[in-house]
Amino acid sequence: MFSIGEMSRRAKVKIPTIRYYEQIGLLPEAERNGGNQRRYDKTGLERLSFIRHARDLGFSIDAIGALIDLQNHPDRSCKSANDIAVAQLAGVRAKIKRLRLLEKELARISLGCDGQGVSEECYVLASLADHQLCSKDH
Amino acid sequence: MFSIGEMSRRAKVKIPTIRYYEQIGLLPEAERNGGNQRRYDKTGLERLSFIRHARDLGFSIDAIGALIDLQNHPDRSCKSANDIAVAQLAGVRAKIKRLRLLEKELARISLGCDGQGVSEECYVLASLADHQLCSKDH
DNA sequence: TGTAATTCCTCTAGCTACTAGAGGTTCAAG
DNA sequence: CTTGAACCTCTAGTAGCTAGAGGAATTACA
Repeated sequence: MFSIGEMSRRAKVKIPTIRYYEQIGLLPEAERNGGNQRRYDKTGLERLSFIRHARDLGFSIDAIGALIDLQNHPDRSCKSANDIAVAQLAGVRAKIKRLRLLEKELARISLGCDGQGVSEECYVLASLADHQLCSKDH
Repeated sequence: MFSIGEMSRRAKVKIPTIRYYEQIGLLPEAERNGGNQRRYDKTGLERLSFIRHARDLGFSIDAIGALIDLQNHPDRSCKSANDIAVAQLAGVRAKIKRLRLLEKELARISLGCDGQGVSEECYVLASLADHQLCSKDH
């Protein structure tokens, strides 16, 4: 049996976060010892690691909840698990696309200013003030 | 003079957001008409558009506050404006890098599952449960 | 000029996913 | 038996808004 501190070290999830996951129902309520402290078994650790890994991949708490639900029903079709992963992938791709546009625009803006002048003539400030100065939509 | 609704339409910023910006001091307190409603002039609109544009480019409220501060002191060096833009660019590039890794991993994971099986053997769920199955760190 | 629709006001609470701290209890080592 | 680390609950704070209640002002139209 692991204490919450053990769990934290092993799964690399902070203690308050573990309690938070329990509070919102992402983790089941932990068993307690005589002194009201949480004790976990291997299953609990695996579940926490699953959550951690999915969070690292950017899945939302809701999505992770749905995935855990599927895990608990091994006989169900895994279509929705795949759907969730595909949606996540699409979201990531959309973010990348948008960030690429921002990157371009920011690079252009900061290149236009050498940091030597005064702010009145600063190209950074001018660009932010006037969207027309942007090369593309973003 | 514009009402808050005019401002909202022109700068494409929602009305509660405008009030929020005023509340946190990003916008100065607006003048009021006889009936206590906010009235803005061209300067106010320009400032709001500046904020909107900077937010679109992902700048934090704090960074925008610093930029506005510079705008209000036209004689100051614009080095810090450029610093802020460069930091923003670096942040965007870091995010892109990380998202690219996630994209790879998610693509691999979702390709491993055709959505036809049952969740017990689902590659999506297995991958999330076991970090070892990942091709790289992320 | 009356009235009805629209816009505006303030205030409070909610969202995501945690994180930090206060004040107090339990555990483990020596 | 004592001491220090680890644990407990509870509240509040983070960013950047967004939504809704309940009421006042403005505007359009007859």
